[in-house]
Amino acid sequence: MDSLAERLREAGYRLTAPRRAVLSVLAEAHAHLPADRIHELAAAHTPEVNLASVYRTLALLDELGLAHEVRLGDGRGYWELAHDEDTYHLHCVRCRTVAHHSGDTVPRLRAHLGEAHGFAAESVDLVVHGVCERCRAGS
Amino acid sequence: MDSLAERLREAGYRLTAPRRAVLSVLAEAHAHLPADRIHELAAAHTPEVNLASVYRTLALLDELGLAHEVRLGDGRGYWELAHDEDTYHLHCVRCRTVAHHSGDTVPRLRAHLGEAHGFAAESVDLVVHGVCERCRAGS
DNA sequence: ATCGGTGCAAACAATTTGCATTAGA
DNA sequence: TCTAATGCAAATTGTTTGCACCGAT
Repeated sequence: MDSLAERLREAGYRLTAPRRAVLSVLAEAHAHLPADRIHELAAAHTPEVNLASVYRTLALLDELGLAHEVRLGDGRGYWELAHDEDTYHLHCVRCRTVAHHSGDTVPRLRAHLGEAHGFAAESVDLVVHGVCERCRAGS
Repeated sequence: MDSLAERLREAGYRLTAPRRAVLSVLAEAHAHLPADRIHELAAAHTPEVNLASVYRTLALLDELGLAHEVRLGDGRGYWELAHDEDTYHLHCVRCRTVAHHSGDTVPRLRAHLGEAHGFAAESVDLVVHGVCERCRAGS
């Protein structure tokens, strides 16, 4: 979280209140957050943060590879701090949580596409929608 | 394409001009099409088709499992006639084409998530962004 | 003859942008 | 100080909806 602020500075960007607020919200988040929710939470830390600034900050973080957006199928984007490229998402349609998962699926896929089909994979968007273990047990 | 029209009838829906037009466009499409493009093409067949009807028809086809939407990362949805559940998409960021692909990746993933993590996968959204073979050769 | 489906235009939701002002370096 | 970044409000984009009329069954 603080190192991320550092990264912004190093990249030549100013460390402003809205940017600190957004970083802080993302760092503390235990979930994937849509922009308006980030805005709400950031406003607690730092009043007067504007939603437009939240969007601008998120776009910047994305560009720097510090955060990224996940699409779950409803219209909006959900944000989180960046993590390993080969991590994918398990979206429980029951409790609406999103879990991370990594395994050999994505690396294998990359390798296969490259070797067998000449397709150079740059990024892989993988979201599995289903019902998580807890929800299956609970009903 | 004609069998699809039949499916609509069987499901109790009326076979109207806009619906025929949309089905026809999707059936002839050699690419994934956004709603506004479908609208343009449909208007060639059948003038006066309204964009709203295109959306309504697409929603209906989706509900019946006859067509579905792919998200490529820009804001909009791209539509195609339905195909095998385990087929995924290769999106070339250079020439912007979308190719289909199926292999054991998705079935394996489903199986693994179920067995090892108790996660019951319902649908898998997998889009690989990268550069296709032709584009790699051509530059 | 019905009532499901359409066209049209207005409503929407998420995100983006123009511009005068503010504040980080 | 000087220019990047902000707040605000208006604009855009993709999609949805209310309603009076129309046409497939």
